[in-house]
Amino acid sequence: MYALIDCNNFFVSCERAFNPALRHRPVVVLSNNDGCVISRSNEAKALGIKMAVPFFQIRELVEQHHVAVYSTNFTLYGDMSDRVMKTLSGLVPDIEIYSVDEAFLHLHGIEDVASYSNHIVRTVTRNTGISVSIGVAATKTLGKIANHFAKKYKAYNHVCVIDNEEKLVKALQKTDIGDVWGIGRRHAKMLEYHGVKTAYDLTQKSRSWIRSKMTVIGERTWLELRGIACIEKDELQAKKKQICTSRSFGQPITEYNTLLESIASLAALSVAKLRKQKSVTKAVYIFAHTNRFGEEAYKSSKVVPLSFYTSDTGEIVGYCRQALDSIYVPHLEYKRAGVVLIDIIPEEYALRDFFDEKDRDKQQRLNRVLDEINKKNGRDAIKLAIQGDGYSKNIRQEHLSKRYTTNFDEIIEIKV
DNA sequence: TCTGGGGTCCTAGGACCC
DNA sequence: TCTGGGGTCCTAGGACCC
Repeated sequence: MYALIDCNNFFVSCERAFNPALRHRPVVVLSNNDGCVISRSNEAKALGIKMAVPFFQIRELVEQHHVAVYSTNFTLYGDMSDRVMKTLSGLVPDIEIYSVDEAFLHLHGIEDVASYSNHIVRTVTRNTGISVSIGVAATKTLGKIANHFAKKYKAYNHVCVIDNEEKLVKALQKTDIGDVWGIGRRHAKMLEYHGVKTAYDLTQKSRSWIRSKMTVIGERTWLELRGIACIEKDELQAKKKQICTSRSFGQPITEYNTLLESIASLAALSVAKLRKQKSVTKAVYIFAHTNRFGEEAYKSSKVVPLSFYTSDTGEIVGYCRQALDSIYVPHLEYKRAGVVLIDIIPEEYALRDFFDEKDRDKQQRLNRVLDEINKKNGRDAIKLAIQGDGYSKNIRQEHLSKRYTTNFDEIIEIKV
């Protein structure tokens, strides 16, 4: 049996954990630049605030109903996520972290799955202040469906187990096709056109029909819904094959130097992620776009092949600078930029190149020290001079909460 | 005035090779 | 009359996830 455990309205729950006054109030958390809504409390959902809606479109509603608004605070959410995952690891040995707020648990050998799931829910909530829901079933896709029910119906009390044929059929019949994990908007529309309205309808179609309409990916979903597990463990846990860091700017960038500082900072973040997963790269892709909603949207990008595999910040930033020089157009208002590392392999596969004259060991030691200092003292404690102020002054964050759990100056104060 | 960010996989089609 | 065929690699675009 697989369990999918998932934090309820995760980012909002993180804000609430440190600010009890937010309980029972509508709360939303915004994306980078305070652009779109990315997390909503149940009260905010009840007001009709949709996921991913641009903030400026709901401004009136927010004022009218005194909705509490927060800018995204990834330092806080990342740390809270770690706490939840650590608690889970202590309860179930076999866990796959799927996203910042979700994990699959393998429940083999556990006799009373339902009561153990209840125990997990209580423990996580007590240890972290974050409430969670669990769905248990024969496959991961069915676990997702069970989790849906656990959240949707209060009577389940955060835990839903699908463990017999009767429950399975009922659950499939009650699940809209668009709510199935792996079926997006386009496929849902196509399937509805062909009379497939629920998850149950999908399981009644032939395997070859699904294959021809939705490729092997759809076929896999079909199998999973019929109780045949085929989403492997490695698939969810593998090292990243691409690492991307990109940002939209609240304040567009025109100056070359400002854009260079931003690109250098985005590159430094990407390379830090690369080192964290113990990999190296041999190609970098950079891009800079103007406003995609404007009339004359302009996109430029460049792939830069590197001479040797590396994970050195300075070296990669140097290549990015060259690439930027060749694509930068004066007077344009750049609204979004990013640095993507492509052609990534684990560092142990990168053989020493005979023609490579750099002292890679020394470089590696230097980067390791850099990472340690930044881990302890905050992301930009040490950075390259070329990064300057980065993109920080071009980003809007008007509703930022404190980094309660990771920064001593911002720790919560209790007055007695 | 305002419109997120970070990933994965699959397929089709072009370039190129023998 | 009759203009091969198969393989590989790369890229762009589509679809999906949270």
